[in-house]
Amino acid sequence: MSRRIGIKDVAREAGVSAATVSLVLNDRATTRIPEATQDRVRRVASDIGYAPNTLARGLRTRRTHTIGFVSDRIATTPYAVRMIEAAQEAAREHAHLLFLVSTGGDPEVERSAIETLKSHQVDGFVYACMWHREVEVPAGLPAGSVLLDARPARGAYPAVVPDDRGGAVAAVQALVDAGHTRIAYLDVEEDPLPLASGLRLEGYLEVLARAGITPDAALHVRGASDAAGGMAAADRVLALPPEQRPTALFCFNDRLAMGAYAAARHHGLAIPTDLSVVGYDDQQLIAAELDPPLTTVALPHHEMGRWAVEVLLGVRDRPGPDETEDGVVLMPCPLIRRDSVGPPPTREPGRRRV
Amino acid sequence: MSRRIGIKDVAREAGVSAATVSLVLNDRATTRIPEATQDRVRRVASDIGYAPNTLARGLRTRRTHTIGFVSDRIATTPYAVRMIEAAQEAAREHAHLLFLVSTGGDPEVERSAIETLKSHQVDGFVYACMWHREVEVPAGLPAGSVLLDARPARGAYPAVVPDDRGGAVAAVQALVDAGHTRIAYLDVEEDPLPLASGLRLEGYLEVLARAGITPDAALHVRGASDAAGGMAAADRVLALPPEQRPTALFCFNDRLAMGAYAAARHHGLAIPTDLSVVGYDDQQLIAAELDPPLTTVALPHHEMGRWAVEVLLGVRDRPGPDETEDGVVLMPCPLIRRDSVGPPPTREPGRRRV
DNA sequence: TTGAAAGCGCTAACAG
DNA sequence: CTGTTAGCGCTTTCAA
Repeated sequence: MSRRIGIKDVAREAGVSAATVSLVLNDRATTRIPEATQDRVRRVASDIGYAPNTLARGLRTRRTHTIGFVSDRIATTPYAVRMIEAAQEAAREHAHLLFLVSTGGDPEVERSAIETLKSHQVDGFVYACMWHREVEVPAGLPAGSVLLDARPARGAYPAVVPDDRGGAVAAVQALVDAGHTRIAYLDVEEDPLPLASGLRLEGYLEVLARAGITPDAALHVRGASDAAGGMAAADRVLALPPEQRPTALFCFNDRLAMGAYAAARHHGLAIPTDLSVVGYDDQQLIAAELDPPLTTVALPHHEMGRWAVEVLLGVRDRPGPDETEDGVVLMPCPLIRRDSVGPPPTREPGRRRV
Repeated sequence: MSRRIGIKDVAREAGVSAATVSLVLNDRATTRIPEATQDRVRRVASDIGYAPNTLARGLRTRRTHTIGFVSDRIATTPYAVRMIEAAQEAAREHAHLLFLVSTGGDPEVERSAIETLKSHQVDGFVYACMWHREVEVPAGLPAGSVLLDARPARGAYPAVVPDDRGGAVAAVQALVDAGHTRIAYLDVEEDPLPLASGLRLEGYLEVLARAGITPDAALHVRGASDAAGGMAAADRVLALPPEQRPTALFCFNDRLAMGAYAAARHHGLAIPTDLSVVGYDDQQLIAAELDPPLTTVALPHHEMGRWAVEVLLGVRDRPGPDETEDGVVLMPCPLIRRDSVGPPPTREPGRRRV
């Protein structure tokens, strides 16, 4: 194709200098340029189909209007990807573009990705994890980078993570408010334990304490992080003697809750009449499709993704001290009320076939 | 910070000219430069921490090693995001970076995103949909852009879509091979109907025809694209008189299949003993968690994502005529065999409580 | 074999 | 108010 048309083509055509064109096109008419000239320049520009070359501009201004978004994975947990969508959306609103890189968790890939991104002169970095983790920030990551769904093991970086403790509090409180006193925590069993596991346990215990309920160790069980694990774990607490058996289950995630539904069925327990259940994650595919629809806690992926780039771009105030903990901001996890929570049964639920 | 160190810093330090440094660092030692010099240049470069500026290089060479990936959404259907992951991976393997933009389907956003990407001088575009569609290619999209999970309404573009017809053939054939003759198609009901709906119907009918089975219109039912819709639709065919009732269900997707499982339960039918079921999409969260695990057809998201960027980068041969249809390549959808398919019951399944 | 010089397209001082 | 002059950091003829 022929030579691309540039700023000086516009200049020649409009009978002004390139500098003037630049000023006009960037609304940088500090030193008043006559409206007439401005209009002419703009019209010519659009007439001859001028399109700016961001590369050249970036070379000169040292700002490229690009952001490097590097994350461990992108497709592992289905809805975490909303962080990316939200980040991109926020970037777009501020006229920035997102370079997306997923490293598969490989430190070498990560290192080289960061170098590559730097050589592309990105204006900043978002370093994201697909689930709440503590991370050793890679050496090459510039100061000022923001951490998303991750808290730095060392060093001070703006960071945002879900308020897992708070989410658990909301969930368990809902159960207590409904009248439950025997509430089990179907925790996850993994090595290492995800941060969220302990945080949600804290929230669970906090609510019990506040409600004057003595925690029963038998009601804190663990299972593999899938429906089968949830079924097995639920089975264990549901098999306890009647006076010890829980009337409500707080599950580490929706998949465990899905298994708990199956276990309840096997035990002839109806939800929420005989047993209340609340999950975590608000995975549409599960939570909304279960019968009855599952009350659960949502992870604020969207909000966190947006937060990260807004902080990076400096268009959002850094957190006040009240909303942070160790300098990382805790994004609230809202309780999504559906139909799996009810008052505890007034009498021992009868066994029945379904 | 101080001035960035550039190619001429290396040159000065190594006692050569910038041109020489450029040659060496790009392995463009066409005109033999002594090994000694080369080594010195390279050592100095790494010693003083030289990092190339891709912007400047791109300005000069007109190749930026970037790709614009524009898609309608990114987070709608959970596993479609694998296309992005695969695309990014392929890009990385060829030293390219991906600009990710999701437009929310808004044509105006789309147009402006394409312009922005162009002004960033991307080397090419991938235009992606999150589910198999026919699209009106936006005017600004340069020739040579490749379509992903989309076929162009007009114009010739490299494009890749899943082979929905073929996937359905595999699914229904598995049912026929197991001995079924009364096979229902739980189709989706949506306006407009997704391309996949018709394509899978074709596959379904093709297998029946090949097997000498006369299609029964009563066995082609539609439901909303969720578990409830699947349950209702399955309910309708399962309520047919015994001699007309299907012994196997081919479901438009896994969510419908999930509902079919529930309907089967209500009808006292065990899977796969009394009823065989196959789904589509292979959504881990559903297919693998169902009891019994669901036999289903996988969408080749990963392969398609990779294909798109490899074709764009010219590192993959364009399709031979055999693998295409109207110039768009059909990526095979593999059947994932799990445990929901068995031989038809030898006698009428008895009603029983579970 | 290497260096000098001329830009890629744009912005930013500084004069006029 | 506007044009001239320098580059941003790199690649690439073209000479030497």
